Parts: sequence; C-alpha cells; structure tokens
Amino acid sequence: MKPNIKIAADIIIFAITDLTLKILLIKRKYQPFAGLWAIPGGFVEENESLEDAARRELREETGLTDIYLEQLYTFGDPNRDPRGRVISISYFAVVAEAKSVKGGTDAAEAQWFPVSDLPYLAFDHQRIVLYAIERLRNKLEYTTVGFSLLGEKFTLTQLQQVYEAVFNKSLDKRNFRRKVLQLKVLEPLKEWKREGLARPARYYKFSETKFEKLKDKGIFFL
Amino acid sequence: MKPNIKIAADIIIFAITDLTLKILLIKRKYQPFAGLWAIPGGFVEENESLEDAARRELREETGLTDIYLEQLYTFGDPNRDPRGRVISISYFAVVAEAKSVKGGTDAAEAQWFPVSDLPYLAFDHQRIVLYAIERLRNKLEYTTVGFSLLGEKFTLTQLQQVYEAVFNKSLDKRNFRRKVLQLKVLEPLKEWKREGLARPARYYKFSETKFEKLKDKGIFFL
DNA sequence: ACAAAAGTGTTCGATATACACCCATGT
DNA sequence: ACATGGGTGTATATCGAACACTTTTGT
Repeated sequence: MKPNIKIAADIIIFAITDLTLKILLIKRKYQPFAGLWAIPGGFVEENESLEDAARRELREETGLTDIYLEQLYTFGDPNRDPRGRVISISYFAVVAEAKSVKGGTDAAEAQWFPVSDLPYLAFDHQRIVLYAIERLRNKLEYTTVGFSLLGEKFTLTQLQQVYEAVFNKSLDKRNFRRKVLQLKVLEPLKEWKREGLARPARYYKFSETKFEKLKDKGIFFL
Repeated sequence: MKPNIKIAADIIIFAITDLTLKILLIKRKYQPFAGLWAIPGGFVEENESLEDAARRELREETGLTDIYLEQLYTFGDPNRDPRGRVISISYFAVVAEAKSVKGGTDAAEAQWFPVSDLPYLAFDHQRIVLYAIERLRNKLEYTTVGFSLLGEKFTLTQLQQVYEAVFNKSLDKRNFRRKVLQLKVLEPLKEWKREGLARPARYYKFSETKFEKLKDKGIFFL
C-alpha cells in the first residue's frame, strides 16, 4: 500500500573527555553525502523494535551495550534524504567514556567531536544534534542522566565537571556539592582517589536503591 | 528494500469542557478492533511531512485548523498492529473548545471522553494516551500551552479552572493569580464577564508580544 | 439585605545564590 | 614548607505554600 517508506534509527552518542562534551560521528563512505560526517544510524529491520534497532546500531558502532538510551524525536520531512522517503527516528545515548569505537560497515571512520566545534553534517543531522544537546541540558536538571556520563565510581569534582561540560559554564563548588548530596542518591565509598600531590578525593557511587525510594515518594518525576 | 512498513500519524486531542479534561476518540468502523474506541489518526501520505499528516487528520476529524500541535513520541513495536508493521508517530493537540466534531471516513462516531474515565482502547492507544497526559501536565508547568485550552479572552478564574482540570486538584486562588500575573504575559482587557448575580470578572488575553520579549530574555525555555 | 463570585496581602519555610578559608597529601 | 586540589559554612534573596476577608454586582 503505502509504498516504500524506509525507517532509520539514528543515534546521538554523548560522552565527556577532557572536560568537554562530545558526540560520536562517522564519516560516510558511500553516497549520498559520501565523505561528510553524520551521526551513526541505520535502517530498522523488519521484526525489530525501534529501540532494539537503535541499540544494535550503537553496539555496531561502539561495541557498547547496557547504556542509557532514550528516544529523541522523529524527523520525517519528505525531502530530508535524496534517495527517497526516509523517516529518521532519533535516539540519544549517553556513555561513560569516549572510547570503544570501531568503524561500522557504512562508516569509513568514527571520531569524537566537541559539540562546540562540529563539522558540517550530512542530511538534516545538524538540526538533530542541536535538538539532542538541548534535551540533554534540560534532562540534566531534573533527572539523573548526568551519572551515566561517569563510570561506576566518581568523585564529586568529576561529577561537577560533567555538569560544567554540559552546561558550558562553571559552577560554585560548595553549592554544587550541597545540592547533589541533598538528593540522597549518592553513596560514599570507603575508597579515595589519590593522584599526584594533592589531598585524596572520596569516591561515590550512584545508589539505584536510594533513587528508587525517592521516585516512590514523587521527588523525581523523570 | 525494507518491505512494507507503514507510517501512521495518531493524535491525542485535548480539550476542556465542564471543568474536565477530555480527549477525542473515534469508534472504529472496520477491522482490526472494529467497534472499539481509538485515537484519531491515519496513514502518512507519500509526499507529506509528518506534521502535515497530523494536521490533515486533525482537520478531517474536527474541522479545526490553526491549533497547538506537538510531536509526542513514536511507537514502533513490531506487533502493535495485527495487520503488519505500522509505526505510529503520535502528536498531541490542544483545542479551545470541545466541539466542532464530525465523523471521519474511518470513523463510525466521534466522542469526547474525560481522561479519568476512558473506555478500553484499540491497539496500544491506552499507553499513548497516558503518555500524552503526562506530557501535557509537565508542559503546563513550564510553558504556555494552558492558554491554548481557552479561547481568545478569558477570566483568571477560567484559567485557574484549566489548571485544576489538568492537574485534577484545586489550587489556591491568591497564589495562582499572583503567579500568572507575575509571568507578565497577560493583558487585561477593558471588558468584563457579567453573568448571573455576581461581581463581573475581568477578561484577559494572552499577549504574544509580551511573551516573545520574555523568551528573548531566557525566562521561558520551552 | 443577601447571595454569589471576584478580588486582594502577609507570614513562613524552603530553596538558590554569593562568597573565602582550612585540610590532607606528595614531593 | 609548599604546591595541589579536596573539603566545608553562613548570610541573603527568592520562590512557593498556607491562610480569610472585603468588594461588586443582580435580585
């Protein structure tokens, strides 16, 4: 009936390295837009849910599983792809460290770019990326996505650096610490990060159980 | 290539009547789920943008144009439609009054239902509706969608009733009035609603120009 | 005069912001 | 002892929540 509309799942993958918010882009090997940078993605298979497709692409591009993934928006302008009607269901993912990158089949090359310094992008991907950044910033304020940008354990300074990188502004140390500790979702570890010639910093971890209790009380609304 | 995936645009249409938040449902005439209630929608045409498709469906079902419309979420479970793979791109719309309803071609009947008393719905539409309600509630807090549920001019009491209907709880009159007036987006009219045997209530209108100024200052972030 | 709904201020607690010094460690 | 980053408290402004009476009109 409805002829030949194709569905793509495209993913904006965020990570932080060098105190900078970055996204993963791949250089296109084939037409259209061969040689240009684009966000990773691919077509949705016949019997695959949309999120499964996104996770599959994510695994193919980065080798990562078990990471934060959320549907972003669906872009369906009839002319957004010169090959014909392709509707892009975009997702955004948040990974703990900007590594584990391997080239996929459609990709010549994969590389992390600071969001403040992006190359010219294929298709309407610039728009998608800008929207994803906005969403990430909003979500950082009232959810716990921030923790997904860090590993299992982290210091409060590292956590603050995540917020500073995403918002691209510096925060007051005392106010920041009070605020995150008041959330009561962090568990202090009996472990310290000792590095160089300074006072060791305490490690914390995000406590899923504490978080669930607060959700039940309606403090978070995700 | 990718065979025969169909794209539907489905719309949750909100309105308030009798101090109650309602959505428009249509009774399905044909299989599958013939005789069950469903949210209005239809397939996206070949050369139509997604939002255009949603607006077209909306016009066909209600006769309304120029109303608030926003993409909600894309539901694409492989088994959500027994006829085959149908991906539903859902929108939510907000109209000023629960009238202007005519039956569409696929619909036997159209009717407004209070969100607190919905019938059993076809497909995965229950889930979609619940998600839309949640989104509407969130958006009411930090945007101006609320005004879309009212006509051109309205009294502060009517505005409060909108918020009370959506949140399903009563609000303090003094706090509510102070809060909306502080937003500085309402313009008092030299016109009063005189009705029955009580003191007349002043009409206000939403002032687009005042709103734009505030947006420029970053007070709203929509 | 009274019934009905409109309109109006103040107090209090919680939360956000601004701001500067001491502490623990390695070299 | 000193350089490095970790860690801590207080004062002020702002915002949301609770709460009751007077005003204007029609009958």
